Amino acid sequence: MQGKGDSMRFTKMLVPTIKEAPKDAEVISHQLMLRAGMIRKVASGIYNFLPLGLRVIKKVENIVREEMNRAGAQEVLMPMVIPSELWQESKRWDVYGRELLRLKDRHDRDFCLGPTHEEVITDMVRRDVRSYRQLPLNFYQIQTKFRDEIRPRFGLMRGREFIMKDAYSFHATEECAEREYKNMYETYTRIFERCGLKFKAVEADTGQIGGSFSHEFMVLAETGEDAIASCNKCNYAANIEKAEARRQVSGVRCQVSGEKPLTKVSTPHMKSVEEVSKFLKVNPQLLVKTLIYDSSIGSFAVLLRGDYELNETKLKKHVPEIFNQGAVDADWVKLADDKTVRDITNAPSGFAGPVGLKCKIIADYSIHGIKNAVTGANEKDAHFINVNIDRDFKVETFADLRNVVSGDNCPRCDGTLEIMRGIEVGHIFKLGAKYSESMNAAFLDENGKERPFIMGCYGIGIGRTAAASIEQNHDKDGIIWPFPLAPFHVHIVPVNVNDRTVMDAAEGIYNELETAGISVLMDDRDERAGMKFKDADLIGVPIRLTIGSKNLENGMVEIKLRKETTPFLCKRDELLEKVKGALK
RNA sequence: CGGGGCGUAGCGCAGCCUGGUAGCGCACCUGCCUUGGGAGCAGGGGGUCGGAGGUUCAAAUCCUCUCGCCCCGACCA
Repeated sequence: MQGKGDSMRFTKMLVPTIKEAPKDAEVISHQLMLRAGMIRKVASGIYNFLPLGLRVIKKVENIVREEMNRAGAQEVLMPMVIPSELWQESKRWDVYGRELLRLKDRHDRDFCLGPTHEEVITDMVRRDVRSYRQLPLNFYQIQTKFRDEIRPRFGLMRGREFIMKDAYSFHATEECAEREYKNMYETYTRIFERCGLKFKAVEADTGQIGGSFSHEFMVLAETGEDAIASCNKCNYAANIEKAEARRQVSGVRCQVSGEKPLTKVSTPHMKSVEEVSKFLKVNPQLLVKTLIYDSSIGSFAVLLRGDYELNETKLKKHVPEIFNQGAVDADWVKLADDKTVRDITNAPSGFAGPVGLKCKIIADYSIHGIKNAVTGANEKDAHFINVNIDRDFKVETFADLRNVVSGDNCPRCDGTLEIMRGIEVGHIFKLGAKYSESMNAAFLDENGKERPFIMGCYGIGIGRTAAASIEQNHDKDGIIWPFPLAPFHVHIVPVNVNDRTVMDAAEGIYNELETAGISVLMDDRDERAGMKFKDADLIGVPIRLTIGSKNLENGMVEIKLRKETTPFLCKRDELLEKVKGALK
């Protein structure tokens, strides 16, 4: 609850509500934030926060701030413009790619806009922290970040400029770092619970930040950009990029015993799995998809059961095995272009197969033990049937390379996975010594020995959390704010501002509530009631009080909760009590 | 980056094909009326038609270039 002086009159506040949302607003949170006068676009992926929008952002920030402080973290503020040297040190200047917006100052020196602050914080800590006695430490900031996204969209959900809480912890030991990871996991759980969100913590890939393991906090919503796999029995849940496929023996491909002779069949213009399986009247499970890939290490082929999808995140990690190289992941993998496909298969795209292929082959476990399969024949308009592993071709290595699908067995228990969608609002990483080593950030341990800091980092998208809340809490008329994020607690609608008794009553209630520390938005506009109701529904303040002359004559005021459909009456004298009760 | 689409008043759009006074709805301003679910009537303001160049007596409209915005993009092996 915010204190006194936090209330507002509609006529004093810029709340430009609109009936029709601009066409480019796709998801509901974007549309409603625009329509409710919370945000306005300045450029692609860059927004102004209007007064109403800022109030919600501040609500989220304060919850995050309170919980981070409670968890023992210290607030700092780092610059948004960062000298390139720091990014050179961590090697990310070259690796991070086009998402990093680079710029030069008047002396022609290189800088970037911070998309994340591992380098800056590591630099800050290495300058002033020397001893294990000063550890552990956890610093956080709430600050604007910039990532030059290829395709900004969905309003605050995927902007280029966005407000983020990012925290970085420093430890003397792995155990200590893991304790803090757990501490942050619990803190994040508290934060999102306080925000009133339905969410799930899932195992995740560490992506460009790097590190040894991580969890994402996902707000469950149909419009979410991420797919997550979740077990219906145990608490296993993971981002689809990371979700492990359990090796399982499937029915169709093992029904056949004995290996039939390899045969070439004509399949004119049949390229896709769907076309080929329909044409040859075989189950797609018996097809082997052969994808030709390029990577930073070299070209190769990937085999996959016909009805599965390749997971490039997993593939990246296994590329070194194909070429018998060290444990370093491939920097990049991508589907080979037509020319490369032709060079390797001697055929146009659509007819690649493992038999007689001039490159190394990695296969998903789903190919293991497959008998009498169908593959491309590396020849235009032809496929092989009755293809068998080892007899007809060799596989360099097997690995888990596919996306899990709904109905897969859980990798941890005998439950079943289901797929749902989520919006990533928080992400925690155990980094280890990745940055402290490359940037030479070290402390002296109790034996006087120099050791790199063990680090963790923890982010929360502030604007995205607000947007996610709208995705979960709205109806056809507008936003339905949960109390903790609501820009105001109470929205007073005097039906007729020209009626003295109505306005006097409204003012009285406004003052009474405000004095009691409840934040109130009073719609004192000289507008028709219908319009004010529409705006109230749109803006979504949890409690609406309607002050009308007829009810007033009977000493009554109407209360309507935004999340309920029907209003009810309350005695004027008991109003404060009732409102306080509803706020709990 | 590749493919597609769109730039005309604050928002949503028509006009463009077939060149000739720049329009409609909402919003905005004034007045009257009205006050429990985006009222009504009357009057009014607001446009470098994204920008530059070209064709033409004449360009929102035709041509060239350019900028911006939006949508889709392994599933083809």
